[in-house]
Amino acid sequence: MTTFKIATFNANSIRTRLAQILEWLARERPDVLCVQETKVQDSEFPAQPFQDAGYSVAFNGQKAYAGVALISRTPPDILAAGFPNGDDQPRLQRATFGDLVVINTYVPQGRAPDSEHFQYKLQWFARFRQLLEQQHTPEQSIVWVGDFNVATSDLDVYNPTGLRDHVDFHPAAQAALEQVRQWGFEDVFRRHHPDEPGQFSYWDYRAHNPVERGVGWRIDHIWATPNLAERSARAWIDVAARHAARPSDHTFVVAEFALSHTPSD
DNA sequence: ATGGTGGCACCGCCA
Repeated sequence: MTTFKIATFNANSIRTRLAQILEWLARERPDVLCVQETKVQDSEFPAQPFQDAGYSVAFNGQKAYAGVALISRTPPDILAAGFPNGDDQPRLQRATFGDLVVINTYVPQGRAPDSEHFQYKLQWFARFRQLLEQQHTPEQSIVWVGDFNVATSDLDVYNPTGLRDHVDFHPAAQAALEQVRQWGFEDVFRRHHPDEPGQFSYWDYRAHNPVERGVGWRIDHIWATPNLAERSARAWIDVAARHAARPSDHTFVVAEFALSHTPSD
């Protein structure tokens, strides 16, 4: 038996957060780190520092907004970016390591419930479920991580009543994500922390001392298919990692799985 | 707080 360790982090600019990420990688040595909101086009992605740290990195980005990166101790056997029918923004990566599938997503935020962007978000989840139906099965060992831009229960936001109409807590967004969950995923963090409130991965920049005041959200997730979720050993949110010189508005979410073998062996 | 901050673009947009 060996441990497979995976983490997710919305960097809000991978160039601004580069030192923080490298420091975290050196300390935690995960097998895979999935990053969202890299905010850099591929030609300017800082790949060398990750390679120098002993990691392989696959990136799909653009100027200014969105963008995803998948950092791993061994290169994936298979890499796929985006939906089969094409994407207008880089938000999705799938990587295969042996029989293990890692999916990294930066789900559209949605801006406002009455906007076309919110409809795009709901559609995004529907397209993602379609992709799963067409190219995967729940019997596979799949770990799906990233910024889902949805808090799934009242425990996952600081003010469930006041935030009901927010695009990241809206019933329609929760229902759209629920459709994906029902395909065959379990929330690995919740499996290990049932009914535990105040476990947040994101805090609004615009609030004052939001971490100290508990004004947060849990929208960054690690979900897994059943046979993988059963083998999860622990999961946690590294709140302390946010206390850096230039913190992102998100922090690292981490999980460990006990597997018979991992690609990093 | 019908406000607040931060990152990147370009002369606002996105979160």
